[in-house]
Amino acid sequence: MTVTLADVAARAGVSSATVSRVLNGNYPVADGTRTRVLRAVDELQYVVNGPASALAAATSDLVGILVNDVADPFFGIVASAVQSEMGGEGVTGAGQKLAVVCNTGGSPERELTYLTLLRRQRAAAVVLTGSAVEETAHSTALADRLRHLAAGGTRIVLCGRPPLPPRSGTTEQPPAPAEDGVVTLTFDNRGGSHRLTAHLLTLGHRRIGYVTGPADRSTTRHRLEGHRRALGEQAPEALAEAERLTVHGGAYDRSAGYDGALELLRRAPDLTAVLAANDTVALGVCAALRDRGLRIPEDVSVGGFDDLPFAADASPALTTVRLPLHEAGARAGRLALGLETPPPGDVATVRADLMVRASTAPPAPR
Amino acid sequence: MTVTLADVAARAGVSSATVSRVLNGNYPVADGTRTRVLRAVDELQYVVNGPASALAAATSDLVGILVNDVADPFFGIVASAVQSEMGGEGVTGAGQKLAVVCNTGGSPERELTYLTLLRRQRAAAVVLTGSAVEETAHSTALADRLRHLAAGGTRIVLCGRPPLPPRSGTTEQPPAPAEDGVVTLTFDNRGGSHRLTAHLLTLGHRRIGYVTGPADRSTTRHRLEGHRRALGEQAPEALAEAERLTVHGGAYDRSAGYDGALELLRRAPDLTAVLAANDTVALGVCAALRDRGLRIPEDVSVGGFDDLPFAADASPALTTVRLPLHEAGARAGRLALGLETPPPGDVATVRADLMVRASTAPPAPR
DNA sequence: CTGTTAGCGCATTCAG
DNA sequence: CTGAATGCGCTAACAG
Repeated sequence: MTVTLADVAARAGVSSATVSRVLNGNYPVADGTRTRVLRAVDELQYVVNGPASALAAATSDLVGILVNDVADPFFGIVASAVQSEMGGEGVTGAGQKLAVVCNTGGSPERELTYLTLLRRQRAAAVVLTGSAVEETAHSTALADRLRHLAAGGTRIVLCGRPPLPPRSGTTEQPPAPAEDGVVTLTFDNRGGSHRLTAHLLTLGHRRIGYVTGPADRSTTRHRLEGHRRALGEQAPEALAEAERLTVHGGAYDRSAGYDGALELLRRAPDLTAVLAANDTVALGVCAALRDRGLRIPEDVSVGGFDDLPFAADASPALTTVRLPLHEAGARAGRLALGLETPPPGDVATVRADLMVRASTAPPAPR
Repeated sequence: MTVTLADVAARAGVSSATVSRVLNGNYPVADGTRTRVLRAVDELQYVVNGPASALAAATSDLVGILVNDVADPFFGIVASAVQSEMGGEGVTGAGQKLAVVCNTGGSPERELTYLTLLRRQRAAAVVLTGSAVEETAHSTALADRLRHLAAGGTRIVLCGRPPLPPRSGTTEQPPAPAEDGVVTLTFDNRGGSHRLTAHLLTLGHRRIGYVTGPADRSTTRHRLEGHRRALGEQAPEALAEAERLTVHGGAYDRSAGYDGALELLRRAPDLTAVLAANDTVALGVCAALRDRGLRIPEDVSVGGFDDLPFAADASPALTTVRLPLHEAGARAGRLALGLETPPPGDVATVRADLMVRASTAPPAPR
């Protein structure tokens, strides 16, 4: 019914082993034979049986990309960048990886589930993107599972989240990096956030509201830490009331920003700036401010994070911190394919640059 | 090294067939045996070898979801809805499908490539979402490949695109539906667009600009057709200059709307309304109008399409046509799993409802 | 209800 | 450079 290697072999007048060799291209085959085989493949419309070859070779061409939210452009950009590196070899060719995105919805359970599903498929690699859930039980479970996968030959790349915690159970010196083949590309969230807050402080702002991302997420924590550190360094007096000026948004979405800004306004009607966990949240903040009759940046300055495409388009254009999402995703893809040598220590930090635009300005004179 | 079915069988003191049966749960097994096996599975941390089982069973648990643009929320919503239906059976269980999204970037070639990759994996199902590229060579190639897949046991669902063209080569009567097991959920783009334009005409608008989506896409064409039909029915005089008032946007993105609106204003400074191919484009239109000093809806009314979450949040809230994206995606998922019986004729049309909001109003009196 | 027996389609030794 | 033979890990008859 379905055409197999043997069919192609018969048609080309060679053995199936030879067909396999030309298809995988990792073995010398005479030119004449090769073309004959290729022609047969074409005429028969032969398509490799993935499972069979995965079984025999003990490795598949599946590459999983785990994202927290497919509907969020942040992940869309990273995912498509990862995929962009998987093109190779043309359609017929082997080596064609099937890059595939798995939507965890930010749920630790689904993250784990996908990981076993991918393990079951003997995935060639898996790339985990975006912030990690910081809950001890989950993170050790996750680390365990990832190390299992890595041990089974699956390449693991973390993109946009912190490195795995050191192996559980061992009481070694903490500075020893994982050393387990898991490569990490982590964003400089603390640094970027620090620079953004410093920018506001330099403009003269002292009462700066902050709407965080969801709790228990590494990114949420790091960005807040960077903010607080800048405050501590440049305006210790502002740090004192930082807690009161911080609202915990429940998600990285617009309504978190909208509601958060209203709450901030309630707590401190005299604030002169609001920083948000990311650009989407920032847009919600802007909407709330406008609904309250406040002008941006004349009355209140606003800052975001990520620099998604719409940030520059917003009105006013949003001051934010740029994360080179596409670049990082592409690099993660190459790392996943083993096309690029891992950074020393298997951890690299990706820069986060301040982008000053129209949504921030000096506070209005009182 | 890696633990296999046989290892589990040995440990549980049964045959490997029995282990297979409890794992797949589709065969009677004594309760005592079952628990013994399950315990062994657990102790050994056994994970099924997907490729091996796919090879033996001639079908895998992979479900592919093809989307035109992962970074676009339209697809994110549909994709996550499809995935939401794949939960089943708990983590250990078999039957767990690996739903996986493939980003074609709107490229016909990548679409075809993914299809062969999925065929190679013997995917259980594939769901193609969003508008189809309307180019004869490609659509027949696509239809061919899909029918191959279907013949090979892969379930095919089209969601948000028109049904496949009738089988090439046969000169049968056109009304005969495909009858090849490909199920289609098509959106009522023409009808929705018709209702939106009718709404504007009823308000009194006569000079209505239109910014289309990318050329060669089914969705682009259908929406434009609905618009023109409404014009023809209710305002034949307006239809006459419809061509001049139509700008072809190059993509479903914001800048297409921005540039398109500027071009429209150049051609017809006196237009009173602008319709866009979708909400994202509409937002670009709004930005351009505002930059030109025009108020919405006092000076110009604006309408979108899709009703993505941000449409209701925009200011002013966008009048648009609501597509039940989540509902349609979930249904596509169930259809892909064979959990729901296909509609008669294997084609169902999904409704598109007009959502009147603040961005449309009667034209200003002259 | 459970064990035995064959392959599934391909990648690899190992010989030629 | 090429062919023949073996087995990857599992499922599906087929017996018991």
